[in-house]
Amino acid sequence: MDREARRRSILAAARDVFSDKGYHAAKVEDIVSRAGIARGTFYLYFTDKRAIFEELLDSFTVRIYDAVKVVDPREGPPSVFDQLAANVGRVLDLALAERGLVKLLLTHAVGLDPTLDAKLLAFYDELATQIERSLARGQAMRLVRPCDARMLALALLGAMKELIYRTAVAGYDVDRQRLIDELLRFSLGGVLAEPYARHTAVA
Amino acid sequence: MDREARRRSILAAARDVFSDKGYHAAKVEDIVSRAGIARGTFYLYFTDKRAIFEELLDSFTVRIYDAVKVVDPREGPPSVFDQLAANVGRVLDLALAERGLVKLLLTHAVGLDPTLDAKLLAFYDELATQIERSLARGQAMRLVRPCDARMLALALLGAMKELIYRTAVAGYDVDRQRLIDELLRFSLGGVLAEPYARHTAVA
Amino acid sequence: MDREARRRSILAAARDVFSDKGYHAAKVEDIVSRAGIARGTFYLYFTDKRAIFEELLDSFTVRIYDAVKVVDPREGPPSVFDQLAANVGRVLDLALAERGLVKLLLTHAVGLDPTLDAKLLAFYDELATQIERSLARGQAMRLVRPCDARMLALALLGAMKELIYRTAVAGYDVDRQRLIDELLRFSLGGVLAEPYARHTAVA
Amino acid sequence: MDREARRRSILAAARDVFSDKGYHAAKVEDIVSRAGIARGTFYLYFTDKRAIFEELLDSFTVRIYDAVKVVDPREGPPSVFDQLAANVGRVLDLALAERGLVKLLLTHAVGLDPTLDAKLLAFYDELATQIERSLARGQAMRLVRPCDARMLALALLGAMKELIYRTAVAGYDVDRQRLIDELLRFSLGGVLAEPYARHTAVA
DNA sequence: GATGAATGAGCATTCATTCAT
DNA sequence: GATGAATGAATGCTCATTCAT
Repeated sequence: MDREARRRSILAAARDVFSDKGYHAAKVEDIVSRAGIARGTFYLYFTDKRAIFEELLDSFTVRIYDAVKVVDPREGPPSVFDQLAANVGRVLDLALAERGLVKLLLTHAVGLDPTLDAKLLAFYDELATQIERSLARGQAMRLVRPCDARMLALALLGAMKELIYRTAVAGYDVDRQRLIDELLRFSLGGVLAEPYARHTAVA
Repeated sequence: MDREARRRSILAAARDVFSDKGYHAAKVEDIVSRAGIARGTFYLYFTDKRAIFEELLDSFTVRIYDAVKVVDPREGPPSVFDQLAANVGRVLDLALAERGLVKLLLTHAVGLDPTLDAKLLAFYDELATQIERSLARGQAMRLVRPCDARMLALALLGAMKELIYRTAVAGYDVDRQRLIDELLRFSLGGVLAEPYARHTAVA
Repeated sequence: MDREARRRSILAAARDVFSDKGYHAAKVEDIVSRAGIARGTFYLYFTDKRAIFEELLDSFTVRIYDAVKVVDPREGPPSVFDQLAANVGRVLDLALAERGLVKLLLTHAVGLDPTLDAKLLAFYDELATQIERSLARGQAMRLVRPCDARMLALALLGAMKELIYRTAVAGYDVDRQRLIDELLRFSLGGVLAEPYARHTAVA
Repeated sequence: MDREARRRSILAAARDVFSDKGYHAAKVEDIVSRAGIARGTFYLYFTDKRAIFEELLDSFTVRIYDAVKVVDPREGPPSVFDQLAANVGRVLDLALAERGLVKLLLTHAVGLDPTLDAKLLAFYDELATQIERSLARGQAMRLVRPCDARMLALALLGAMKELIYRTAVAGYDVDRQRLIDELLRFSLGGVLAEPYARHTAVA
């Protein structure tokens, strides 16, 4: 087994253990025994327990970044709606494929320590900023109504996080396409029925 | 100092310490020294470190439950919109008044262990269910468009959590009224500008 | 058992263990089991293994300093010779009474780490400087021949260290008074027999 | 590079590393990386870390033995004094040429473990015995005054050790010839000025 | 012979909890 | 009830040595 393969297998073992037990309850012993290596071998590949945890997080956040493409608002297929749907779909698919890592990101990495908290905040900030820019571009094109783009970006991010958490981790079982559609329709048009939509919202 | 007062002062000390350092980094020593009591005294009031943490969480979730009133859709002041705004406002005010507890709930309690995770999930489930019921009532009255009420409830919950977290913990500075308005308008009417609202959302 | 007594009993246990096995081979487990306390208790009294070792050394060096009195060269009993003999005697008695600490000082503390080495060097420097000053005073009074007082001070220090080490640690069995006499006669008059004393030394 | 040359280069690397860091702080990794060989190769040349350390010590003590020649008291050049001076000079030159090994011998090898301690003691014993024999021969010829030859041998050995340690390791800067002269004059004639030499010493 | 990846025994330290006073 | 000294289980990490290639 070459160096890279072994490294990956340790990462996989760590992902599973961290995901199952959380950072503190996960012992290095758990990781190495699951990976089928000796204790010392672990430290040939990673400087310490913390480092492998961070690497798992970092590489997962990169994959999430990669799943989110900037929406091109110019007409023509795919439409803006379809591009948004594709983004949501890619992130959702990634989450469903990597439930363990989602658990790490949304549960076990939270509140571990100030440094990691800052890192997570920066990650979500970056995502929120991307959403915010999309909203701002939409506003420039008069597609999006006047609003506090930052705040709505955070709201959209929160909605997405909760749905992904529920779907990928907490056993909320729902049809992929259904989730994408509902999330987008909600994001774009809110919850109100037609006759009241404008009226009440303005109230 | 009578038993109840001492108990409360230990709880307050624990809240501050947990909020500052998180569950694991908070030592019983930190709590008792802040409370000005002896180490052993702590165990006269709480069975263990875990118990006081849970009690802080539990009593805070009760206060949140209390802040959320069932919306009465029958006409007449306050309007539905105002009732919703009042709910959001009360939760937000509570969060701003108890930033330490918000940090516990949204950060330090997350991922601590399976039991606590289940408890948190149940708490959010309950909130989501209340939102879901409101949506369902709205649907029955044709105020709310046809949708997956559960899913939208989760989305709304997530949006609220994120905004509260940012506002109460992560230093996102925003005007209280502004936040309530934007959150409600977004929830009710989404992000799209009028001419596109129905059209695109249906697409 | 009050705090001070327990502290002393731990110090005594540590002294014995360090003396028997040396710093590295001495395990905290050895110390606490000899002291009849729990592992954690050790850390209530000393910050770490290193700290207790240093404290043993420091307090012993203080006792050695105290054993060495400045020699008063003015005539009258006790004579200079007797004062010197008293100094040597006190240091020797201390060494014989605390063979374990002598072993620490002359064996186990040597080469442990740069910080400790510097500390030891400073200790011996101080002793050498005291001897050097005595020699210089003797030179001023024409009692001591012209010489490099620093160098002779180091030579005298080394002679003393070796004899103490042999006597207190390495099983060199010798009469106390004999050792004091021989050491002083050697220090004062060297090894040569009378007729050759001046002649050869000048050669 | 033939076997012997490689062996020597590993020894040289080990000498430097041990001398810099001491036995415990010196890692096999440090030695092999300095020697430019693989970790496993080290064990092809030496059974273990301890063995290479001992070999360094052993070969150095042999060189010291070789530097010390038995003093021939029969008249004729070189005189006894010159022969003694030559001995001291050779040892001193060796020490100055091999400061690293001196550090090993006088610092890092001390207190490592009982076996090594015994070895060092035996080495110094041998040197002391040589000095003792010289003194005894001197006594037989009435050159050396009556004294406990063993004790004075130890004192002389200690003086020499301290001066060599200071000069070769601890940065005590002194002229080679000066040191030899002072040490010999002190050894032969002590510290007292002429008029007091016999008188006081006898007191 | 040379390599260097793998091994795993070994250990200082922390801290929640207990209990004698 | 209050105290705080004592407890001891628990764990991340190091590093000398081995051995398959």
